This record gives sequence, structure tokens and C-alpha cells, in this order.
Amino acid sequence: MKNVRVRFAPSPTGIPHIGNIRTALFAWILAKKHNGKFILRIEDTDQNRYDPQSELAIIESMNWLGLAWDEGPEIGGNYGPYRQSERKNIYIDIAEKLIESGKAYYDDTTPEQLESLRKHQKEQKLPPRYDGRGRKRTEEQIKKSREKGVPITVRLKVPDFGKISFIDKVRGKIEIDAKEIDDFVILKSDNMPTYHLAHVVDDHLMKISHVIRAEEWISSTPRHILIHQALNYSLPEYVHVPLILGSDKSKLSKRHGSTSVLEYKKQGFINDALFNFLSLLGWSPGDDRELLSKEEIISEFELNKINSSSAIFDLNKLEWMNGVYIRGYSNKELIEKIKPILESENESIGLPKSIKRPLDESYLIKIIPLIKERIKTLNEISELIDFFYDNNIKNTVENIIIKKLDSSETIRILNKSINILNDIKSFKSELLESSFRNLVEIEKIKPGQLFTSLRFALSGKKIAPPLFETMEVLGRAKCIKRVSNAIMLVK
RNA sequence: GGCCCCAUCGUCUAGUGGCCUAGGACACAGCCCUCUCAAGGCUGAAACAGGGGUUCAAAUCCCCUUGGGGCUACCA
Repeated sequence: MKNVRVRFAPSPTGIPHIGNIRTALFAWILAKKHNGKFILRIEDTDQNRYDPQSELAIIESMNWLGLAWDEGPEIGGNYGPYRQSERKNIYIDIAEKLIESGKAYYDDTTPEQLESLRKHQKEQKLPPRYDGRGRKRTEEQIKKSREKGVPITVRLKVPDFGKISFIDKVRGKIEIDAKEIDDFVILKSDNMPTYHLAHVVDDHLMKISHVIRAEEWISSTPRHILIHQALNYSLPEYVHVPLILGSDKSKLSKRHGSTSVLEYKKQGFINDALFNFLSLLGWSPGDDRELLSKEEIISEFELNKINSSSAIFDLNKLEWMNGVYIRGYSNKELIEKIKPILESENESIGLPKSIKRPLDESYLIKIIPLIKERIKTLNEISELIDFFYDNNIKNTVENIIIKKLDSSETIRILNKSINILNDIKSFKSELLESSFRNLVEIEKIKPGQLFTSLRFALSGKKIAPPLFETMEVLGRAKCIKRVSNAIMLVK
């Protein structure tokens, strides 16, 4: 494939969700695969819905996932500007040319009139459709309306016969009767173009080779074909990627819970895992492989392997995959990802505020192997390891009492345990384990009985990392102190 | 309502006329391992929406039905 130029063209009207970003991801992958260009274009032609925050969110989302663009706002490029509001005059010129060539016309039908037209059609069970009344308006009439302050739009003249067809790369030929399409607005009364006009013009001017967008655009593609024809533009390749649905099978939206990419970041998901997971929603390499690096995805990616049916977002599988990625990182790599979270001031994901920052990496790196295979998201970590930092272990007598034994027996055995902790030559997990197993044998109890009690004594938790590795990391002094405290509690 | 798109286990998917007794993964269940929890290993349950064609042969091609989704704005 030659000169692949693809764009991601979000409109800054909200925080980009998984579906938008998955589309961007596919476009990015295609560009990378063919050494093409990936372009970011901001489609801010709707000034009513414009939300300045969302442009930032779009950029942050893309950066996080590693979807770097070659051309775009700020960084520029040879086909700028890349923000549609800054291209306003281009669209106005083109709309005027279309009018001059008789392919479009001014319309002074008011929104109220359109509203009542639609209402009328609905009552008569007709499909709501603009009736082309503006075609009959004279220059003079439009001029008068304009002077009176009536909003004027520009509409494209659409033939009411014939068929419009196009090839979609994932579905094949799609055809529709021209009479299904009315004379639609291409320039709004605020002189901003509609999406239809703006993106066709920009894609052409920016030499976009593949229009990669979501399936919801299929039904308006015939309009875009019409604009191409009116302007004598050659058609790009159309690639309509399947929608991502929520668990209720409707188009993913806010009511499906967290849908924004940044939300997943916040929840402790890893960018590479999300990238991998998203790439598999609506695409597969054609075999059983699921854990793929970016490089593998790029080299395996083919447009004709994109699915035509929509996919439901399965959080369970994302969590599993995130766990796989966590386990796959070296301790060093994991530290980089984990440290900022543990140091976070946010109590729900960070270590208690009482623990002083920055965290000592040489201590942290000893803890990480113990929890690596026990977490699915980064956010679960601090709860699992806080006792390594916080010496204030909370316990109940019931936790410490060795199962099936009474308190005096418990105290006696825990004292023996302290002796072991005290006397052991080297404070290594293997040696600790064999010594405590020896004690268990002498006392004729089950390993689990003693170990559970010790686990509570050291961590205050029922569920914790392996006991002897934990002891080794904590070190002799802390272990003795904590077991002593447990004995005190039982007394 | 009209138009368009889609249809394999609960979910993501493999499958492009014979390799299908339909494969993998997540989730689920059981077992093993085991100091808890995980991780790991093994096993299991689980799908071609229905009906017609075409063909020696259909999950795969065609048609209809059903179901789902999308669009139907001076929003994108």
C-alpha cells in the first residue's frame, strides 16, 4: 500500500471513550504498518457542544496509549491547520463554489419551519425528510431574508433518482437509493460547515487515503459520496469498523460505567494491556494468539481481518490480560509503574499518608515479586502491601489464637516462634520455612494452624503474600516485634 | 415507521465449501499443587438463531423469517 495517510478526527465534545480510541488505534496501526502518516484533526465545528477540556483528554488518552501523530494541531504539518474552526474560510469558499456551479443553494427555512415539516411528515407516517423547498427560493428572496436576520444555510442538491454505492473495506459493496437522501445542510447558519462537508474537504485536502471510522457512519456515507462527486474529488478507501457495545448491547456510552480511556488508567490498568485488548476487539490475527506486542499487532494487522459485527466490551478479560502484563514485567519495570501509585495522596490507591515519601526503591523491589502474581490492576497493590510499611498492625485475639488450641498453648508456641526468629542464623525464607515446619512437627499441629496465626501477627491480614518471604523482607526485628505484640494481645 | 449494517459457546474470537465429532481465550465448575490468596497444571460444561434452497458435500454460498444494532439534526 502506497502513501497511507490516515487520520483520527475526534470532535472535542466530551471525553473520548474506548470506542473512539479503538478506532484511532486501528488507524494508527495501519499507518505504522505501511510507513504512512497518522494525523490528528480536531473537528470543532459545533460551537454549542464544544468543550475545551475534552481536547486535552483526547491528547492525554492518545499519549498514554502511545498513539503518536505525525501531523496535528500544535505540531503542525504540511496540510494544516488541523483544527477545523481555523479552516472556516476554506469551507465557506467551497460552499460558495458549489452554489455558483448550481450544485448547492441557499436556504432560508427556519428551524421552526423544519420542525413543523417534520412533525407533519411524522403524522402522515412519512419519513421525516427535508422537502427541498429552498431550491425554489430566488436570490432576491434570500437577500431579503438575510436582511431580516433569518438564518441562512447552504444545502446540497441531491438527485432524487439513481443509486449511490460505495465499497466498504470490511463489508463490501453498500448501496442505497438516492431518493432516501434529502438536500442536507453543508454550511450552517453560523457559517460553520457540517461534519459532512468539513471532513470530505479536509480528507481531500489532507490527502487522506483511508477513512477509518465507526460503523455508525455507514448510513451517511452516501452523502459524503455525493459531496465528493459535486466537488470532483476522488474517493478514499472507506473502512467502517464495528461498534463497541456495552453489556446491554447498545452503543457504548456513559451509562455503561467507565468508558473513557483515562478512567481505565485511573483504575490501574496498564497502557500496553489496554492496547493489546482493544486491538482484539473487532480484529484478530487469524489464529489463537491473544497476547501480542505492539510490533506483532502492527505486522499482523490487515484490514480484511477486521470483523463486521460489533463487539461487547468484556471487563473480565481486560482484567485478566492486565494481570498477564503485570506478571510479565520485570521488578524494575513494575516499580516505575507502581511507585507513583503507592505514593499517591489518594487514600484509596496510595499507601497511608503517615508513610513517608518518596518510597525506598531497594525495599520496594523486594516486595514486588511477592505480589506480582496476585494483582490484576495496579490499584490493588497498596492494600496488599501496606503492612510492609505500616507497623501499626491491627488484630483481634481471635485471629491470633491458633486454630483448635487455646490461648495458653498459642502463647507458648508463639514464644517458641520468637525464639526461632531470634536464633536463626540467616534470616532467609528457606531456612525460616524449614525451621517453622520443624516446630509444627514437634508441636504435632498442622502447618496451616501456626502459619495462619503468624500471618495475622505479621500482616494483620487473612490474605497476604507468602509467609516466609514476607518474614525475610520484613526482617528479624520487625517480625519479632509483631509476634510479641500478638502475644501481648492474647494475654 | 423508513433506510442501512450485523448474526459461531455468557463474552472476545478461529473458521473463507470437504481438514468441524466446530478450535482457542476470558469467565464459570471440579480436581491437582499449596501456609492464606494468587499464579500454574489437568478436566468439564458451554455455540454455528430458524426455515428453505444451491452442491456429491454448507458454520462457510443464495433467499426468506427472526433477532440485535446503527442512522434518520443547522451533532459529530
